[in-house]
Amino acid sequence: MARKRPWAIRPIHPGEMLREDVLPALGRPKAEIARLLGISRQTLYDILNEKQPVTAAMALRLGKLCGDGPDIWLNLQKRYDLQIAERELAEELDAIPRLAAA
Amino acid sequence: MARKRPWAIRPIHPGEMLREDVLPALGRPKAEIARLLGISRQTLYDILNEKQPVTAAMALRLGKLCGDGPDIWLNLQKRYDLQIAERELAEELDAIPRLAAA
DNA sequence: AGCAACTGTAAGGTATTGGTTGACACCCGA
DNA sequence: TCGGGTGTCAACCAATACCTTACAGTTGCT
Repeated sequence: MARKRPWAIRPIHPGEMLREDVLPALGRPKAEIARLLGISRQTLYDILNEKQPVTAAMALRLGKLCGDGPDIWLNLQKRYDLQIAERELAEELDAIPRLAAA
Repeated sequence: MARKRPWAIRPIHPGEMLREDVLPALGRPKAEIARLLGISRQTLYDILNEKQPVTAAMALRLGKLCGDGPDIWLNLQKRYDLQIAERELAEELDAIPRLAAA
């Protein structure tokens, strides 16, 4: 079972993509990136270390800087949040019944 | 311009959909709905009044109860957040340049 | 050598907010 | 008359997104 989402083997934090693929491709120092994004250097590092999520605002910044839209970043975060939440709500979730329309 | 997202005329809060379409279709008292969702009655009302967002956890609960998955709810919320954030970050956003890959 | 800038991490603060409980006033059906 | 639904308010709590400041270490330039 658990074959609902084939890509859902492991939750992927946006920070991973940023750290592994995007930033190397841009080839600029991280300090400059933070400056350009208009955020603190600390915040950037927190995202890179997957300690902080990519908010809507952050997705807009990233999307602007990288040229791709904000959607990729926010979708990635959404999936990540879902999988995490699904884990720690498991018991509470199957206590919820499925209501049919009247 | 501003013709990137044709559906983006007006941000739609998930609470609107819940209040206008889904709950009426289910035809159960809201107090019961809250109980079934495992959340406080207050929280449900806040969502219905669009004062509180639909979290990942909340999307899972709603998705379970309504039978549709959590994605619809979270996508709706994502779009909403994006449009709101886009508004109040406007100036700050076009200060961000578009970086080309190295 | 010495300055400037980048790296990575940590500590601490602030403001927001998702969610709760408790209470109120009102209406309706058994 | 009692139980339960409705809608809203106030107060609180825990979490957290973001910030500033600071530290020690490397690299590069002049």
